[in-house]
Amino acid sequence: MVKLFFVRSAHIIPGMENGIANLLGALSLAVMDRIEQGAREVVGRGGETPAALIVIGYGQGMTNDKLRRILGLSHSGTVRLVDRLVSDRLVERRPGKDGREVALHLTASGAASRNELLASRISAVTSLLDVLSAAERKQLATLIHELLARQDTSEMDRFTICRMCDDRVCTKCPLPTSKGQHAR
Amino acid sequence: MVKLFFVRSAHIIPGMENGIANLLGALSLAVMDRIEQGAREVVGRGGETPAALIVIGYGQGMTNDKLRRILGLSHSGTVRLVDRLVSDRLVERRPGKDGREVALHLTASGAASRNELLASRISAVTSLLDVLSAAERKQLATLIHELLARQDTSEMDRFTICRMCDDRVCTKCPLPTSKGQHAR
DNA sequence: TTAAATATGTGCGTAGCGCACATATATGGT
DNA sequence: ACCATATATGTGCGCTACGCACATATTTAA
Repeated sequence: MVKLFFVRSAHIIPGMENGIANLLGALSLAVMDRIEQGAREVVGRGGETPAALIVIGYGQGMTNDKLRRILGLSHSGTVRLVDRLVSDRLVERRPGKDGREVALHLTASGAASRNELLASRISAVTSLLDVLSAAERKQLATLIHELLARQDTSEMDRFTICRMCDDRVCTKCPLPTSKGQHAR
Repeated sequence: MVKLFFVRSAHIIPGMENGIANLLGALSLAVMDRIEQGAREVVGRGGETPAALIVIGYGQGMTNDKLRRILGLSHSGTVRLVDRLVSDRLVERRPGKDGREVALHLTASGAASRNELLASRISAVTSLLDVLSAAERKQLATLIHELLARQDTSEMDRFTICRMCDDRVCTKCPLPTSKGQHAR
């Protein structure tokens, strides 16, 4: 008789293997708690607002609609989010290439807040990581790198996962850029 | 969101060492995105509501105030959160030992939702993990276990980090139970 | 030239949460 | 016993972040 596990979803590995999933879940929660607390202290806002500031800063061609898809918000939610960033003097709406589009640009203070945000995030994660030795961190980096590299992500998935990423330290993103074609 | 036990400053390790922090930050975001999406589908609510359901299910002695501290919410926020759980017929308020306290108990459907929630969480994390080999998962589990075991956490910190943990698979939590005494 | 697609903005409502205040019970000092 | 303080919960009110439905402007395709 097979040992029955609760609701047997497609992805639940039977036996002790779920221990690792629980551990990663707990760690991820701790990491995100710290990142979000720091982000709120830096920009004074929560939700997807900090991520929006980072995403807009990746390039000067960001539009409302691309931002919406990356953040996973509704259209109106994104418009209101940008309204908040504009009223906080962090972002400017400029005319886009296409007459319909709005080109989102960081102001000087927006760029400064973005840098603080990225530094705060790295600091928050590092404060958890620094109990590991350099060798252990190297090992962990290799494993996470592989884990990310083997995901089946579209280009948009990648932007979503990387919406808080620090482009100053992440020069070569391990995530594949289009679904179905494995990077190896 | 959650009150934290330490925010050491000047934690940025110079050089390439920040790559690992960025990778773990990205992974944690991806993990929590998936956990939160699944949780919202299961209980129809977001924020700290799913965590509350899990925490209340850990024992039958949970009070409003302990819950507040674990979730890192204000008192009134916690009262309203419990109001929602009660109106959803997932939780009952019963008289506590102390005349002031309220004893929070899961209803039958609350316990069922909690099990779905835990299964959904494990499934969400596993779907990201299963690109790794069994050996790699074992390695990763060991590293995360050590990372958590070496944190300097109080008992309340532990409850906060473990507020989404699956007590059916996590039998021995690696986190230390009180600050300053290292578990080794 | 019109229909459909694309991109943005707005009115209105809701969920989740915090602050300040009110109430009820327990505890400790005198 | 009495009263001040601590503890625990509940409430009025407002705010932030967000979604749905609708309106408007521009581009593309038939």
